[in-house]
Amino acid sequence: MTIIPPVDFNLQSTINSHGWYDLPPFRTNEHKSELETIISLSKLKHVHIRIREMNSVVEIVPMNKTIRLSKTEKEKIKNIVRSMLRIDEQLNVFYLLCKKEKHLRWVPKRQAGRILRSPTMFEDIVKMMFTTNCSWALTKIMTEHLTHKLGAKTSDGLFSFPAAETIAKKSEKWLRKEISCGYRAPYLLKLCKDISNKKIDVESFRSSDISTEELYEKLCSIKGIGHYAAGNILKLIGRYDYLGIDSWVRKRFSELHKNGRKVSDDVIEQHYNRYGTWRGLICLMEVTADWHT
DNA sequence: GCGTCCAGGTCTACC
DNA sequence: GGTAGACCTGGACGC
Repeated sequence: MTIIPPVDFNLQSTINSHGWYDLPPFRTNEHKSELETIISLSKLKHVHIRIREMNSVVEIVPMNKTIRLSKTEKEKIKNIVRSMLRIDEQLNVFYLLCKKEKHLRWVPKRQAGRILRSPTMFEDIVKMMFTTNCSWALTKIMTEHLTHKLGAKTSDGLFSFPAAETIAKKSEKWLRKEISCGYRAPYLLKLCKDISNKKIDVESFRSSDISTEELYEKLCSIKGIGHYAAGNILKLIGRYDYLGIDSWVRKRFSELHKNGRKVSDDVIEQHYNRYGTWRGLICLMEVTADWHT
């Protein structure tokens, strides 16, 4: 399976855009030039794939050579990969903005700005919930426990990200103990039950045409998702109006713009306001610039 | 090895 | 509307 990406696409920059590549079922190689994950086509069919870029073409290789995929299933996998890698995202205006700023000229040069997302919105929301109020090490532990204990095992020994319905069947006590997600357990359980009972349809968020403010409010109405998490989930939807400020952004901003002096979130917000609807992505590029060098 | 303290966002009760 | 405290875990630190 292959995808012809636009000329401004770069797989390595997309993989390296943020920490998602480090959370299972994602995994990558040393140079972050290839990405593996599991695409769940149904409750019973999970396909372990490797994504790589060869001669300006994105290749998708199923890792289980014996698996049979219909034409429809192959098309579905290709569409999910397009969505994960943000291949159809138009960044021309963003790149023009970056070219005007001396310190951001590296962004179009490295074809950065496409932020890796999970196969599903649900997976993105749960992982974002797991980044709140803890170290990255704990985020990894929680995600590893969730996939290993509730995900489906593929024939080559990897585990898929579990469906909301699977998690919803577990108790809060079980999630606390087995997933190590602590006080997040009731939030996770409520989200999964609401999805199972069709009270909320998070998968529609990526293609929704409601305003960014409304989408932000919808995200904030999910227990366990606050201003930081909602702002960053919006970036994964392709809306960059919110900064999603966390301790890392505060630290990097003070180092980059204030000689290490701490500033309030209002000061950070005001600084990026001049970038309009691209401000969230500009902020992300600034604070992660050294990851790309 | 053990105990203590701290960092990390979000929620809720209270003013 | 603003604020303080609780939530839970891993890691750093001191003993």
